[in-house]
Amino acid sequence: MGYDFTAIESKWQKYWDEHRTFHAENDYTKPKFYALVEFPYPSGQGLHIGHPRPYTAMDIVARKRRLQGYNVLFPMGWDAFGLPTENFAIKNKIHPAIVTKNNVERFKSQLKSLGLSFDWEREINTTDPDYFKWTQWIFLRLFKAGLAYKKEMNVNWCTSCKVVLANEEVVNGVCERCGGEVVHKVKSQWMLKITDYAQKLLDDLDSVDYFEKIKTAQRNWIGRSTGAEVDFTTTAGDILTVYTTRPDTLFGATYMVISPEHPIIEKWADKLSNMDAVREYQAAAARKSDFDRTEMNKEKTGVKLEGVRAINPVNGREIPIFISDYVLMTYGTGAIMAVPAHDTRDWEFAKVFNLPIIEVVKGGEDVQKAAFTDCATGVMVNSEFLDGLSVEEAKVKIKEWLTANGKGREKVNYKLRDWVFSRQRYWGEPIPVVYCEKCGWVALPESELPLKLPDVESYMPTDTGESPLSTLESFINTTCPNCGGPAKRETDTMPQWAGSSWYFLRYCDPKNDKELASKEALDYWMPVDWYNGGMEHTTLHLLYSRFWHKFLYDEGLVPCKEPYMKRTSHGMILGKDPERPGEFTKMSKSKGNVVNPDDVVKEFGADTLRLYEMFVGDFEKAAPWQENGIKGCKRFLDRVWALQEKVVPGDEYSDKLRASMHKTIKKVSEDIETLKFNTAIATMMGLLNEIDAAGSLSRGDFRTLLILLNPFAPHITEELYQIMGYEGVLNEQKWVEYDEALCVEDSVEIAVQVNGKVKARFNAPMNCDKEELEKLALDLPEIKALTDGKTIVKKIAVPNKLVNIVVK
RNA sequence: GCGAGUAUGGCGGAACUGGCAGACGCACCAGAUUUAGGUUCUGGCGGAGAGAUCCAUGCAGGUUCAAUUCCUGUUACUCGCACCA
Repeated sequence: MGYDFTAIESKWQKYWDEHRTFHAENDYTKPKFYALVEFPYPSGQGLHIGHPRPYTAMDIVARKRRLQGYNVLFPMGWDAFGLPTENFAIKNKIHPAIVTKNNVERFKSQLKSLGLSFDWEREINTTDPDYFKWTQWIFLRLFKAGLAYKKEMNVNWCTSCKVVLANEEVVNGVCERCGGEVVHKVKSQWMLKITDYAQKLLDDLDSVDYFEKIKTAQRNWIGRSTGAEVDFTTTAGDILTVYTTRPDTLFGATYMVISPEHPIIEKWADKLSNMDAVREYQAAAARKSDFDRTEMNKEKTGVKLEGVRAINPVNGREIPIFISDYVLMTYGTGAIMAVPAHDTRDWEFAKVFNLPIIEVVKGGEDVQKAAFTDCATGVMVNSEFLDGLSVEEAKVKIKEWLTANGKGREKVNYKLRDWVFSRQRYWGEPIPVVYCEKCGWVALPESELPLKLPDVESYMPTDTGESPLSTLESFINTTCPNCGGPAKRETDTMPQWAGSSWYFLRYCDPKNDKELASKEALDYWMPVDWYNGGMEHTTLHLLYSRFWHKFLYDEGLVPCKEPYMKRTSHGMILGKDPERPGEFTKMSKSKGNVVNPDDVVKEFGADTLRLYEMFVGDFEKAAPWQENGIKGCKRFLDRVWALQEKVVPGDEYSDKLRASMHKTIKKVSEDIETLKFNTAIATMMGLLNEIDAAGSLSRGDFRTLLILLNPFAPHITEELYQIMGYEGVLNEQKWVEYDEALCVEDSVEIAVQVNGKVKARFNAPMNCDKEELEKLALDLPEIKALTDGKTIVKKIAVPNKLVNIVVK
């Protein structure tokens, strides 16, 4: 048995193409639904078996919504700038644009072979000048709003990619992409002020429907904390301000620590008697890569500044100042007050340098043995006017005192830092600004957009850390749009995240050459109703795109504050671990455990692949790819195909199957909405088992099964629909409804427990009342035998479920 | 270290607001069809026991007539963040 899936699938794919079946019309009178999946990076390896999982999931939602009468936008495109393409181009001496074009073609044909209902007329590509014109245009809006600025700063530098990385791109001290060593370099970089939006990015999470774990990750990344800034005067006369979340412990501050990069050190250079040792420590800290810094987490190091001391504003006591690399210049003020009794890091440092540890919060163990950091239970001591207060009370009181005495102020801080926005690479959007000696950085006029990439001899990045564009005189030298004098172009390009930070807007109106998208289109389609993507993009793409969107909202360019109403995520598909038999691991080319979707489509068909990707397990969790599991899904479709022989006349549901039909409609309808595709499929498999047991099904039964299965397996269901001679085509039908009242059977089996153990069963009418159930249960001979001569302590009846009799 | 999450047969996984643990699929076993392999169909399939029964949802307790589900403690693993003051 089996069916000719190859012929059927190509037939319907052709049909859908020719009939523009999935084209989203700009018919603004219909209810809309915008379903979005992350557009892929078209790598040279082609589609990975993991790609179809989220795509099929949202395809199911999109197809269901169409059957429910929505005007559905389900688009696809290419996030095509990026390093692998550039590296491939360098190695093979082919222009990256050509590499991209070839990869896109391959990806597109692979996606098409899966029967995904994308609107290909809205396809976009971030490397297309007609697209990145608007990426550049948004950058200029940011620039004009003061949110893009250039700054000399300490950046993460990947020694292997030879490129600057954003903080988000450094994972465990190494490059996220290549695993290469990351070191610090001082470079002049374009920065985007995402920190201006920190509070909004945090607050508006309350207004969207994201998985809670996604919200938590974003909140942690933004890292808001409330505390106080405290001004310490110094014996040098300058004021040194610290940030602390524990101002209540101010009386316990026994020393201060400032970051090795803190600018005040230079100011004090002639006052410090040990400046040589200080400089040596600074140099050592600068040499350390992020990896070294995380590795040497154990032993605290530092140097005491000899010659300048700080004065604790609360008691006038003089305390020493140290520099140490455990204090970061990029957070707070780059300086801390150290309270070793109540902070683990300060405690460790104090032990190394033998500094005094003064207890100011009572309630823990001996602070000489370990820091007591619990805020909830402690009581203030050794703190004069704070004594006897709880930590929370003391925080309030000390802040009042600081404010009243001009020694400090309440302060909110965020871990989020500004976004490093330049890359020294060829294959990215050129940053459309020029530098003029007279005018400084000047934006290109809109009429000069898009600023295209020039052709170059070599795409090789340079060891000096300059972009490949920097060697191209004809590109660099230009005139200032402001004064007409000579000017030089920026040669850095944008990071890959730029193009994906607004692509969902372009889908609304992808061919517009006047605006990034028309107001009407944005008003109608935005926000995205449901966006599914990987967990790995939670702190990168998701945060960046929310930031851009909020900026565009403030500029009056988009109609909503948040781009995505709902965000869900999927688990990875794992392959067999070649080193540990029976275990599963991430698929990778080097491990040789990669499964190619083309092979699966060829052997089993797209419908089977789609079904298996959805059946493999909990959508949110990682799932192992098991060849045998696919066979089960193929078998199921073969059996559905064979049903056509068992259909008997009748448009109504057959009596035997009526309740099951209604139950299945309910379950499948609900499960699609909650991403429980595996149980939706299991329910349909169960229905099929019932149909086979019944021996036949009516035309009405079959039609409903085909509609329910259509979003999962669109080709075979469409073909069967046609073979059976139903009216029209399946994708133009209505989603089926169920009747709650008809989901129930006439009678139900009741379990009878004695002392919580099942001892008997009987059939009772549906919704039989409690008294009746208890009576029926007690009349059963098995139960009589067990209860005879014993005292019945309690009887519990749960309608339609069970009866429990407690005896002694 | 902090935060989030997970733990159920040989495997992937089901189980609503506490109510018959193991749906559905895979693998496996037996039988039928087939010249044979494959396919297909029928039945079985958590463990122990001849059996009535007993034991089973990481582990140890608790609440309850009843716990995979709730509570306390604990272990292992996964993911995220990581000297953020």
